[in-house]
Amino acid sequence: MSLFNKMPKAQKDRLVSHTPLPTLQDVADLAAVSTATVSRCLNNSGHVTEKTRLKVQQAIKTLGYSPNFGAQALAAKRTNTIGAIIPTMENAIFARVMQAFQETLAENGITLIIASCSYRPELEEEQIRSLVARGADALLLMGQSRPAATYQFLARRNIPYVLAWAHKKESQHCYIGFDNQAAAQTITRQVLELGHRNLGVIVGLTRNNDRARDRITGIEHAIADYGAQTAPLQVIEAEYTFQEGAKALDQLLANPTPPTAVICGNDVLAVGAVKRAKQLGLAVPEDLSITGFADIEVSELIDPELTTVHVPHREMGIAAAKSLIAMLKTQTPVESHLLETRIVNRQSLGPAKPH
Amino acid sequence: MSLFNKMPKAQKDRLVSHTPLPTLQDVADLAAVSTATVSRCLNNSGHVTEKTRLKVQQAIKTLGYSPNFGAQALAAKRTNTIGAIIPTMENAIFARVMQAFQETLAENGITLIIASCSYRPELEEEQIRSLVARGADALLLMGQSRPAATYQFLARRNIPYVLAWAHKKESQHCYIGFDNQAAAQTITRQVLELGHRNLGVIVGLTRNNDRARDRITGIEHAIADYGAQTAPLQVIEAEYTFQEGAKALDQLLANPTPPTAVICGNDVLAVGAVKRAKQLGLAVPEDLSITGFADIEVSELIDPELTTVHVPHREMGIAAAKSLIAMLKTQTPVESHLLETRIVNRQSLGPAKPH
DNA sequence: ACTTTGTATGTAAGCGCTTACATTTTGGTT
DNA sequence: AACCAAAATGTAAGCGCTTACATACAAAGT
Repeated sequence: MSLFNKMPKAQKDRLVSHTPLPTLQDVADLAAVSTATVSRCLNNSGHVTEKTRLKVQQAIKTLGYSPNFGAQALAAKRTNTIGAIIPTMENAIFARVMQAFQETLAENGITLIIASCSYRPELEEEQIRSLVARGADALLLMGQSRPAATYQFLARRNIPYVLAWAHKKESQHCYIGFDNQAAAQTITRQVLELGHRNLGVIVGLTRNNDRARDRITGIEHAIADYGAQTAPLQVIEAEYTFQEGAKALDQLLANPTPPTAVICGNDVLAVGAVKRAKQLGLAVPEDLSITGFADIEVSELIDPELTTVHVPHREMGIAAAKSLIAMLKTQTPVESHLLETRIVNRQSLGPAKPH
Repeated sequence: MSLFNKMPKAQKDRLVSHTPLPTLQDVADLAAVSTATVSRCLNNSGHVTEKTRLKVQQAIKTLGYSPNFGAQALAAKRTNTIGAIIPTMENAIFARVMQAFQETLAENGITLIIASCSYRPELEEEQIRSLVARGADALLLMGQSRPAATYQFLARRNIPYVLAWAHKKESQHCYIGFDNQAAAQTITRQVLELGHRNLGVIVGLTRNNDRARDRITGIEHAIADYGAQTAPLQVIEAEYTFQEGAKALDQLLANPTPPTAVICGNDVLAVGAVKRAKQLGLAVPEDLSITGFADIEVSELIDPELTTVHVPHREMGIAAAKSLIAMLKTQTPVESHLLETRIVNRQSLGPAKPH
């Protein structure tokens, strides 16, 4: 056995039934060049004649060679892998942005690893470490609020990252997103302009979600500007599921003076609320107006169709990918991107009933 | 410079401003043990005293050490990474199965990489190679139909895989899924039993999708058994989007003797069709019955709620993960799993109108 | 005290790449 | 033909781990 172990690799190969995969060395041998040259061909790092390149390509094809990922990562200190951590995969909120993100990365030869954290900060922290440990060269994260230690960790490892789905001016971070507060403020103003004076709010759990907090702020600002709200503003926090949206509406309606319009921090909650309103025999928007946020596909499928804030999902995914790629290439920070949102007027928002 | 390069690493470190990450060796030094011992602690491979383990853990913590992925992969010849290729991420069809799949893998310390292929076989082929090149230890694929060369490729590299979302008896492959044909046959029989004698079918593009083909077969068998269909069966193939489902319904209704019930091969298509039917002023199910397949979340949100075939998303994801983990551990194939589907009777299917 | 046996730890050889530097080749110029 | 810079190619030293095997050590049996 120890004799066997001292044999040169090629000799061993002949003795073992299972054919091992070809290595760079095998390709180099077959093409009669050095491993360095093969490596240069593989990575397009220049300084290779056309003739040599062809020889090498031929050898690669003949052997069915493909590089060993671990070896490549170890030697080159990069994996061409980017990680993304999204709050949830269960509903479609982040599906479009991720699809676009992945497509753009793929065009640049980069693989995406997606992890989800169920809106739980400690799980996100864990996922960040896990993705970095797995060799992610860079990260896409949602929103900004996380412990300073996390950002230090990334800085220490020199891992570029981009924060999507939000935007802050004059921040040290690179944001590729939109202004949650302004968008919420705009749609709220529109609701107020339609005569509603008693609003209800359903948002995600703010403890774990800075976007949700920003949206509440926007709503409050709009109300303050307009000097309108007649009763104390009721804000219900709910997990991002249809069921929770429905339950939250029940709570809102339990009030002696129930709202005539409900602003939801998210389409999933809004769709759940619309569904529930109909079950309760309320006409939307005649008896109750409901608005959403995100403009995911289902908003257009329900009846009535949802009036909501459109966010540029694909644009955001593409911009995030490009920024990350640029940061990886230049090793320098990149400017934030503020994307525009707009209100999509469909059917779930209507004028307040005159008394 | 060449002198510099000949220096031992530790000496270099003192000269360079940027602190490099700690390595296994650093941990070993600090804990005053060998690298082998540290490695054994890291991998729980036994033969380490509690005392030593604690020393090592302390050192790891002090240094903030985390293993280098590439090095680990290279030395151990595994990455603890499993790849999955799903047809699409844009709608929620595969979201739940993937979520459950990922959770189960994570519990076992395995990372998931998801790629999507937009229902295009050549892209799937490419993604398979890419995931394997990236070091995936095993793969999750949807359905079975792909070139023999692809299966040979996986066999050659000794990559275990599991086929989900389908099931075939006496196959060489490991299936973790359900019987598409039987399920389609069952729901079709139910439609026929409600008196419908002129059915229409909307399914995905069969060229790229064996599940869609199986479902058509099931529908045809049900009709043949029942000896019923009065007109030639119209089958429209459509991409899996809501819009395409709507367009397909238009086509079906353009017929001089339009169907009284439409069986859809997929909830996305069905939801699109329901939406369109309502737009056309048809009452569902009074004027037109529509059924789906998959039971994704949106089926319950639309009005009328969709009668559809429930598939056990989470159960499938969990079973697939467990099977793959078992295959990786034992290095032997694993039995297929046949999961049960059931019909969820909601509102979109009703009795045929008496003439 | 002296084996024996079993368990804990150490030693060191790779794993398959990339890349700095060394060497050779090429193709002008003189 | 001799020379030279520039371009192409080769050489070989790691990258940071895992693991087979060697060794040390402890407990138990004589």
